[in-house]
Amino acid sequence: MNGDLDHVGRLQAQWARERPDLDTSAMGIIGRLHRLADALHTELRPVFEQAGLSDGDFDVLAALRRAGSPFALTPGQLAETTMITSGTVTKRVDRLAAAGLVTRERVEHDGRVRRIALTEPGRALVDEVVGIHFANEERLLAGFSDLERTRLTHLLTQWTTSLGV
Amino acid sequence: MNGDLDHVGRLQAQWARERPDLDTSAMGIIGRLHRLADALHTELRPVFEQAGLSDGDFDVLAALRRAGSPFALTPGQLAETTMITSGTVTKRVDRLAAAGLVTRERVEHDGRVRRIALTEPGRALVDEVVGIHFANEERLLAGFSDLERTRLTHLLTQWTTSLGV
DNA sequence: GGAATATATCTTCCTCGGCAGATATTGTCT
DNA sequence: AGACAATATCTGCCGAGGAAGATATATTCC
Repeated sequence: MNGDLDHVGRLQAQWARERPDLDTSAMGIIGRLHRLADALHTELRPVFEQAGLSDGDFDVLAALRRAGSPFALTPGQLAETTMITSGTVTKRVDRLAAAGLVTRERVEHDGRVRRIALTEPGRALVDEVVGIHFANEERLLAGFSDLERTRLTHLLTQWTTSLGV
Repeated sequence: MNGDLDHVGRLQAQWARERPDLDTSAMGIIGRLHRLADALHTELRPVFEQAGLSDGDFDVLAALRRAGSPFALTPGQLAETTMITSGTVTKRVDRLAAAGLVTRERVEHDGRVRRIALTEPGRALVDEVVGIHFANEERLLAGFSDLERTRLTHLLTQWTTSLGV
């Protein structure tokens, strides 16, 4: 029994038995969304590991690459666009600089600010990895038709917008 | 410009400018799903913190509660149902036992096995918190109509099933 | 019964990320 | 110019979780 349910479906059935007074329907969406995030993360991470990067470090490289030539941002800008704290920026940049993928320089007109810039090997690496990464994402969506993808994109965008993220 | 786009929409626009050779459409789904997971986590966590629990610790209490009377599982079962490693189980149970919410006992017929059981205060706490938690989840879905919720549930279930999670 | 193997849990070590405060620099106001 | 506030980044500490190995117990095979 319950063999035709996915994991979240089984959780809902258990809660329905133990707490029939509660409405578990939201879990059907939010629980599955979290499991998908975990599963997708597990599927996506190996591409970064193959390149010797953590996914957090890739985020920083990607932010610099997306910014366009000359591929440089301040730690504050990196913290904002990647939604991490300044302390985490420092540590990620430490690792990337040690690997020779970025440089950290002072800027002349404001001594408080640093300029984190992709090195040429860093730019080459992120350009290579991002291609593999996007193809990998495409693979994980292969089960959906174009119409289903459109509907899913619309529903998720509606949700991010309503939550303001 | 780009003021009418959400965060992921801006990322896609940046990538389209920098790497027009790549197909970024998958990011429209996977990127938003990850941002939603983060945002939902942020919204859900305070309920657990209010009860003095981390969300990880709540997972363990919830697994015990869902199991039904007498609300007891082995560390191995907890690791399996909550999808964490055995080392993480040990630490979470350590914390919960120190808080008096669970007990950790030997079982008579197999000396390798332990039996993690909710105490009565533990059962009372999880029963209270789970009600608040489900209502909180419901709140985060308030922007969707019943039809949209049904469609979203179906699409996510299709996806979890195809990924085997 | 004893050795080898299997099982279940715990321990140790490591990385990662966040938070709070420290430091350095710039801007403002008098 | 000097004092004070604002800004930008870095440092030190902490907790969470994973991986790999250690420990304890049980089972199997001879």
